[in-house]
Amino acid sequence: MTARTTSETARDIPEATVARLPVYLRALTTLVEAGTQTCSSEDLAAAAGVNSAKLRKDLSYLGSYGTRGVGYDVDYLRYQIAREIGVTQDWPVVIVGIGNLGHALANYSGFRSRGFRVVALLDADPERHDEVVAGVDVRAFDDLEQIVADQGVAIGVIATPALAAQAVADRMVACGITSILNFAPAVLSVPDGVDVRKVDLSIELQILAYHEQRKAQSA
Amino acid sequence: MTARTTSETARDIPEATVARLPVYLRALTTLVEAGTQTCSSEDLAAAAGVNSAKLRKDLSYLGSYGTRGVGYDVDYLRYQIAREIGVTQDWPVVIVGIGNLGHALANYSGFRSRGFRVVALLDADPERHDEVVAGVDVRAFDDLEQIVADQGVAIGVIATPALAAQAVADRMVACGITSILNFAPAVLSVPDGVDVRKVDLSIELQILAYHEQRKAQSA
DNA sequence: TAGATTGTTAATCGATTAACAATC
DNA sequence: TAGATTGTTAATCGATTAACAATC
Repeated sequence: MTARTTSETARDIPEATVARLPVYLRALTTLVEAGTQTCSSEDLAAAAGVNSAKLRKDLSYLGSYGTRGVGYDVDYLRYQIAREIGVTQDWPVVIVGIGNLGHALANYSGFRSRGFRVVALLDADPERHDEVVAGVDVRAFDDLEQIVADQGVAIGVIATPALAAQAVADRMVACGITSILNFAPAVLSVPDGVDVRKVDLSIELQILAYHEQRKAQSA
Repeated sequence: MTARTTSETARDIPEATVARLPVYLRALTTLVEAGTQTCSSEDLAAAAGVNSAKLRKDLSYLGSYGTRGVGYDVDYLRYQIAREIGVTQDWPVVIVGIGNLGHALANYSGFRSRGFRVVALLDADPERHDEVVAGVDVRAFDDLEQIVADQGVAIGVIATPALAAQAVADRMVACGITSILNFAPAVLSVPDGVDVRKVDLSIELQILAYHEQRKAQSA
């Protein structure tokens, strides 16, 4: 890590706040689309599904973008949050593993509309190559290094079976990818400096089952 | 909520711990499949990607299932965790919205193998009815009430576009579903007593983008 | 000025971690 | 008994919340 002077130092935003910024961004986008120009912290909090104290505390880490007695300019606040998250620029992304989930991800319009561009779909199975999914050619996994270098890819998505996931992650890291979104049900080990986030469909269901079971017990 | 005597009171397990139990369960299943019979908290923590202090603290909320000086019986601990989560029984689940993501979810083998059974796929589009996905007929959304009543469904999955999600949730709640897993990029409002969990693919990517942007700045 | 609403403070709550006594 | 490892304690850290002074 390089030392920075105070003025350069990005404010340290708590992880819990970072995780909610995209939620606020989406709520603001909805408000913009509805033609709303100004909103209070109460309004925005309701739209985002949090309480207003938490919202104001979260926004306070970014700066002071509201007007006391008035509220927030929806469009301005939306831009500030987008800039803070980093989605005013476009992030090229590769998806590895084009099974059912990979297909769904490739077709997911929410990526493109939120600052992400799927530049390549890779699969180990030669049968899949030259298939076209969501307007993008499926290519050989071995093309990874070339694509990452050419397109400056920093973010990779793993949608392979669990057994392949670690090997894919290793290759990604080796060629310079430093952020991985992992849909495979496997724990990945990566060096320091590489971020991994995990989405596990069945884990979410299990958490619901736990609470459901308790409801049944107390009924 | 009904009052309960002390002996009936289920131990109150912190949410953060509940969210990790499925991770431990998966790690234990992997160990069982590898033929491992005993493991230390250090071993299991490594397999689950947490530190061993956290693991032991988490397990302590469930009871005392290890042996000092020895470790944990893998199979026994796995059963205890599965029982605590509630996945020793089978949970019937309905999925509403059979687009790309709904397809992927319907085909996801991780549901069935972890205590969930997809009993129905519903879609508002009549063109999709009588399609068969993952061996299950796609049926009309209007069949929801019937299916929930017949099969005793408590958990619903929403994979519709954002605009339809709240209406689907309302119908689910009205016919007795008390746990909802929401993949639609929308904030749902539901009455007390109904649990909603949200999986948002683009939010995870945005969190990665935030950190990626900061890495680039400090480089 | 009066009313409204932000941004901040301080108290509270919950989660994490390291250390170690208990005990196999 | 000696070595290993759990289960628990207590300290620390981070997140949430309510209240309100600042200010439009």
